[in-house]
Amino acid sequence: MNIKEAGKRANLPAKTIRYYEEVGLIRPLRDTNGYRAFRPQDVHKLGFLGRARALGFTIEDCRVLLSLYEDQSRASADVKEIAQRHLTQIAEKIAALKAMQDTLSHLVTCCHGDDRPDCPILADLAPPS
Amino acid sequence: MNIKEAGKRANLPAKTIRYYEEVGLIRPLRDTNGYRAFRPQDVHKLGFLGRARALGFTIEDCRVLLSLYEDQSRASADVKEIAQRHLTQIAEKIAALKAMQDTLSHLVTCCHGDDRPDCPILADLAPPS
DNA sequence: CATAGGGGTTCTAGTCACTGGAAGGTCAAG
DNA sequence: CTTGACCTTCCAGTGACTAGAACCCCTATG
Repeated sequence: MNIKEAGKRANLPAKTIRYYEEVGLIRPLRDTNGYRAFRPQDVHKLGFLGRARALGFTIEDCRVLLSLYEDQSRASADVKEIAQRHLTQIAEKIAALKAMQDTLSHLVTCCHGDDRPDCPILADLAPPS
Repeated sequence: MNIKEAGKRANLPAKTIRYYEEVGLIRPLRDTNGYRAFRPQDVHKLGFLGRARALGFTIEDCRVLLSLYEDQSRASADVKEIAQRHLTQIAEKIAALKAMQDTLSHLVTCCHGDDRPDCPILADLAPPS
């Protein structure tokens, strides 16, 4: 199976798949013409990677998760720990974004938004001189 | 005033200030020895930029916001529109992160996290084959 | 006067996970 | 035989810094 077909099945762009190979996440075989030859298990891995990336795991997390996935003697605790660390980071990002959102949405409701220059948004951005 | 002192007052690292000059957000004068010479209004601008960046505005947004800030004949509507667009993007990011959070936190609570291989997290990552 | 330290300068390269584009090889259909 | 859709590699760009190297400047002290 060529790269485009593999991408279609795993729902990933060909460019992304080439990148995943470059960073060593997958190792598809090669046809005699140099084309990548994807086996079903390669496509399966790609699907795994796509899902893990969609959940926000980094490439390095994906590398570890994939190796755990393929390790029949893994401990689920190892997987859980990675997921929990990731959850912590997600929570931090959400908190930071919410803080921005709170501040900004307040300022936006305060701003007339007309053709006059007075603007509480700019007033808030200005440092206390 | 040298760069470090300016950074202290605006609460920004010197490296960041040099970067802001490189992309044209500020234009400090130069001493005869080549050192950047920051005037109070430069520090004021840096404070503005620091605050705007802390609210998540992009550098390009900052550029426009700064020019509006310095334009006494601005229309507050222009400022408000930028802020509202940014708010929309923040909301999208929060929604995406929350979706990840929901999925992952559910999976994490389902995972025993012991030394056995069974793991609902990995099971969820695996594509339906 | 030499030197030590704490400033400053520029430049390059690295971060993260792709993404776009150029230049060129391969293959199946008409 | 040509067209067009594939495929390949390699290089550059994204955003907003950040680390580090190599070098210059200034002041204070022994």
